[in-house]
Amino acid sequence: MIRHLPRRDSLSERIYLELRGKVQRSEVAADFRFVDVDIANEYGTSRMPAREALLRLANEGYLVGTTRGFMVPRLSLDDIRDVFEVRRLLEPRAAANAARHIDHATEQELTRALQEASLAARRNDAGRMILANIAFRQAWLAKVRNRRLADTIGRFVDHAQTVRLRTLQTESTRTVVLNGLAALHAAFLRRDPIAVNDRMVAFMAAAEDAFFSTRETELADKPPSVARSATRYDHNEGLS
Amino acid sequence: MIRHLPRRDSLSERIYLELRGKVQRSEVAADFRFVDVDIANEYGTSRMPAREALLRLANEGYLVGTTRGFMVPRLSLDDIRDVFEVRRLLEPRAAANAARHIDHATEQELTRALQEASLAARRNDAGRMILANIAFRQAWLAKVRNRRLADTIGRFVDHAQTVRLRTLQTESTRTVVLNGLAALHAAFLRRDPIAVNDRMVAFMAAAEDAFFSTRETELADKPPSVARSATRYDHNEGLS
DNA sequence: TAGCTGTTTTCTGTATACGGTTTAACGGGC
DNA sequence: GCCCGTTAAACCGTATACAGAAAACAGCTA
Repeated sequence: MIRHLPRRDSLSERIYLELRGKVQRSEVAADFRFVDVDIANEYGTSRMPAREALLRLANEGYLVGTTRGFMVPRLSLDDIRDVFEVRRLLEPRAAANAARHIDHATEQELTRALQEASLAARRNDAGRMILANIAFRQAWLAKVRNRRLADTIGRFVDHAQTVRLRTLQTESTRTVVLNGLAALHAAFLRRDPIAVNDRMVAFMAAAEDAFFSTRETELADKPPSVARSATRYDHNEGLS
Repeated sequence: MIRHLPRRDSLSERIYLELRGKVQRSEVAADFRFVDVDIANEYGTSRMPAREALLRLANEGYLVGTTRGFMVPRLSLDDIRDVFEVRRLLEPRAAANAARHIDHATEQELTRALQEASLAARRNDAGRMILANIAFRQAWLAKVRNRRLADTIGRFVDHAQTVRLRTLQTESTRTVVLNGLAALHAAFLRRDPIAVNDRMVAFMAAAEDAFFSTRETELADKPPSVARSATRYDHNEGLS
């Protein structure tokens, strides 16, 4: 038996999964500090499993180690741009591949997630929207045969997820996301890789635009902060 | 001060880098088993730093944990296909982005790596070819501003590297790689993102073809092994 | 000789302990 | 009242020890 990771049911594994879930669902305050000894006490173990879990989360980008505990990373706008760039490159193709392998069960999951998102949008419930979003993505990601590709996407999405909680507070963003999910859903049900690919491209572009425009208005409300560096121009510029 | 990983100069970090280098340069036998206590003795530390380094390597895919020590993963053809798929998606764009930021020093590194590759090809020195290959890629990868993108590529390349040692034994493959590097080199020196993008696309396709065709002949020489499953058809098929 | 079974070895996962370093709090001087 | 040096606490990295599981091995049986 070969395993890529520590024993699937070890203590550190359990703690890792638990903590990762919290971070994924944005259930930790931005300034909360994870400290191994505290976590160890909480789970009734020694420091080591907690420490290993934290180290792994930090290694995967879910947390950053400070000299005083581990915290969820505070992503800059450039960081978000970077994450979006990678997602733009990977997700359309991955979704297209998945479109060929959608079975009935996945179909149902996708539909349920879409309905849930619709409900959340109507009720202006950002938290619920995120959960529906996660469920939708996980449904089709599970059907991507290339596990390396799927896992990479999962990680990148998770990293940006933290930020999206804020942006999904905006109604216009929720509408954009909901429309994108609906279009994707239809394409998935038709098992049409090309349509899925194209709609994912459109979805990512729309999500990115929505994010940065809401951020713009957010920043506009505040007193003009220190001039943001304008040295990053790799993105959104194509190859021209 | 924020750090994404354990203290940059900790024992586990040192061991991690050392071992990763060995794996990257294919300096470990395919059946070699890394055992924490042995490594600890070798480096004059206790088990813990060695263990952490191994765990991290396993987490990043450089090693796989077995119930009896850690080993370099034995990649199946499907695994290789998966790696190539992700690389096809990421590397052209990343290289194009890097093309805009090539400075004089990088130019020299690229040139030196290309010359080294050329020399290795003439001398039929596969090991040297790999090293030149690594140097070339690291030179332009360092100029990719999106660190997430660059790191992801680095990891995926490393995973496939193990296998390439074998394929670079073939002269035709060496020629393909050398030609690809030369074309890329020229495009980089011109700072032409579009040309770099296109040549990287071509390079990846050529490398992939060369790999699988040499593997085909390899397999043809052997007695027909157990029928390989033909269920994987996501790749090399585009979206049609 | 092949297969089964009990024992030993090997390796992992976890617990606990210690030392060093950074941070934050506190108190004295300006 | 504010700044700066000192001190105490927090936290990390590492070392050592132990228990349990899996593989290897040897001996036994057929």
